[in-house]
Amino acid sequence: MTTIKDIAKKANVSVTTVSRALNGYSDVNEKTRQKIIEIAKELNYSPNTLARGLVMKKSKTLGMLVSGMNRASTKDNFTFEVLSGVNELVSEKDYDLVLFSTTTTKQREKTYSQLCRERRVDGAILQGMKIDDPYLKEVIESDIPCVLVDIPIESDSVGYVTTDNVLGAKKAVQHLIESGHKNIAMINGHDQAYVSIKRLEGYRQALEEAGLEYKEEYVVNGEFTEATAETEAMELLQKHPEITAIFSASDLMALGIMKAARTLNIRIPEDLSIVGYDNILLSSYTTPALTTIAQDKFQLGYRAAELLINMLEGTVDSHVCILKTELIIRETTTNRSS
Amino acid sequence: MTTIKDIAKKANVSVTTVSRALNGYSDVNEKTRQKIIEIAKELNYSPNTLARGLVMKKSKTLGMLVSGMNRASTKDNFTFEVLSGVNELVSEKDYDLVLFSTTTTKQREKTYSQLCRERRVDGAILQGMKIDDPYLKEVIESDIPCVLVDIPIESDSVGYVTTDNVLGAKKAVQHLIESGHKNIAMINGHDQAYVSIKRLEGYRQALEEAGLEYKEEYVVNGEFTEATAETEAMELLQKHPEITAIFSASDLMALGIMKAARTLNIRIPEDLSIVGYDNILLSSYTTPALTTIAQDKFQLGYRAAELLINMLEGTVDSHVCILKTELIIRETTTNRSS
DNA sequence: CTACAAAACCGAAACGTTTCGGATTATCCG
DNA sequence: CGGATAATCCGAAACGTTTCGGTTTTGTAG
Repeated sequence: MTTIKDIAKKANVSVTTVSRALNGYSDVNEKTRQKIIEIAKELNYSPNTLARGLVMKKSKTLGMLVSGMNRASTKDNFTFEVLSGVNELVSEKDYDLVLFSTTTTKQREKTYSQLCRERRVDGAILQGMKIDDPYLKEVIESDIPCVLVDIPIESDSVGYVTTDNVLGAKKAVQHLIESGHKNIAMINGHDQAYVSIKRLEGYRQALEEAGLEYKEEYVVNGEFTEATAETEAMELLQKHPEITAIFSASDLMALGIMKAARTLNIRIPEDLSIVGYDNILLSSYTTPALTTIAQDKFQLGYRAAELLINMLEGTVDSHVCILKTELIIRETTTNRSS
Repeated sequence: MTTIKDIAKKANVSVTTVSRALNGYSDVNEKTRQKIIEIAKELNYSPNTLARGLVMKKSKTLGMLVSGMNRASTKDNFTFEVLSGVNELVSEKDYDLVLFSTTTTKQREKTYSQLCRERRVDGAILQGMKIDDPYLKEVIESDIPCVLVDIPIESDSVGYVTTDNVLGAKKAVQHLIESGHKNIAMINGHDQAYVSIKRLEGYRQALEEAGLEYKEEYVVNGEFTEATAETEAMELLQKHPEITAIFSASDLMALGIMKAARTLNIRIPEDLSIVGYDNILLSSYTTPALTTIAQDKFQLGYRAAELLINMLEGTVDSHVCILKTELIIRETTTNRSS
């Protein structure tokens, strides 16, 4: 493996000069620079980022910390789309990306900052964290720059990107209300998710503004999984046959609701309207196709990376980035009033 | 950031001793070792992997090189599932994973080995490469250990994992034949994909063994995309109305075929049977649900990582890993003879 | 108490860069 | 031509670790 020294020897200059030549400093003669570049190419040189990182105390590497990326999580490729977005910007900016995935068991072994410091990442992006995640406290305490996806914490060293969950949920429920529904239930995720809290808020706002009563028994948690949502929906629909519409805090759970409806012989959308959240790939392929609130997951990742790099390079105005959502009307909702 | 030196000073020993104590060498007194560990914890020490990697010439890092991971590729989460598998083993073995994504434009800028050497990865996993990919040549020439997903190249430093594509395709077509079909078309990927070549082989074998004639005009390329497959299927079905079954080299393309059939008013499976390949998530959610050849993508990644690490650590028997496939019968095929 | 082996420890070099401060050479101006 | 300025170049230290070879300390047998 050829080093800067080899080049120096062959070019009859000092390593200093080689370094400065290769890094585009101005105090090296253009002619020698060319010679050095020539030799570097000839010797098939590539710099050792470890050595560089060691002395510069920067690695040009971002860490992406995802929670619960396993065989099961592949169903909604939320994580993957975010990752794609991150990856996109990271390669544009010529950074590298190292992937940490954490499980609850692993969390005990190594702390967040240990992970980051060991690997010498310049900053980190955290995705899929729960509100009560032990890592989260560390993030705030540690001074490693990081940006959170869908968790609104802000400080000198931490920023976040998210979508407008309140408004998104509101739009979903308003769509239902405008279609003539009065008894609208909600299947939420769980209380440890920031987005769940916000989407519930949007749900309540929409009801309130329409003069509809908020009923606690109409809201249940589906744990963001298809299976739990199915059983919860089953129970809900049996207990409250007056319900004609459900707002689901995720598309995946909406699939569960559709399954429940099918076994209960409830027709969609004639008897029951559903609007989901996320616009995952699957949602346009189900029959009927799912009406949903779309959020641009790729963009979420892209922006997160952008924000982080801006923070690292000091060119930053705000530590926050809020993305828009969009109502996509498909076949699980119809206009009741018509 | 606390270093080994700080610990040494506080413990009144040399850095050598600290290093050896922390790394579990036997020539340090158990009592001093405990004291050192104590102090390390107290000082919140974590080792600098850059420095370590520099002297050890090993980074305990694997590179994952994926081709064409962008906004569009998120549709079949093949890549993601493989990545999940890789990630799983990588964290089990306490390695790290850095993600390189390459686009055709990027390929010119930095060569494969540059990428790997710069980042000092110990080895690499390549996924999504085409047969004529410029990286591929480099892989063989360079001596960086790597394993390829779905490309059968083997040498001292390179291995591969794949599924039995010939057999898989054969099973698909045999299923069609057993259901009474005689005129079976195939929509393949493209000629730069190893899997396409193999799946075509399986298709031909099945036909031959059943005494059916292989007709060149029954086989077209769908470029592994839904859209192309749709237009190709459209043309194929119009030109050859006698076709009653299509074997698609990927599920994604099968979706395109289903779309084409729909617009042509061809009923599935009554008029046309389809069997796909991959068993992507979507395939069980379409109506009718897609019969397909399942391959375990997660396992593909897991095994790839396992193989690579074994190669790196010298505990390896073979450089090859071939996984099984499984026919999953759903609703796009029926028994014609019954 | 001596001699010697074993146990415990340590100094310094090495890994491949960057960079500070200074040194050398060339250029220019009056 | 003297001196100053600019243009080039360089030596050596530093980053945080591992490890080779050796030294000191301790323990033990005779």
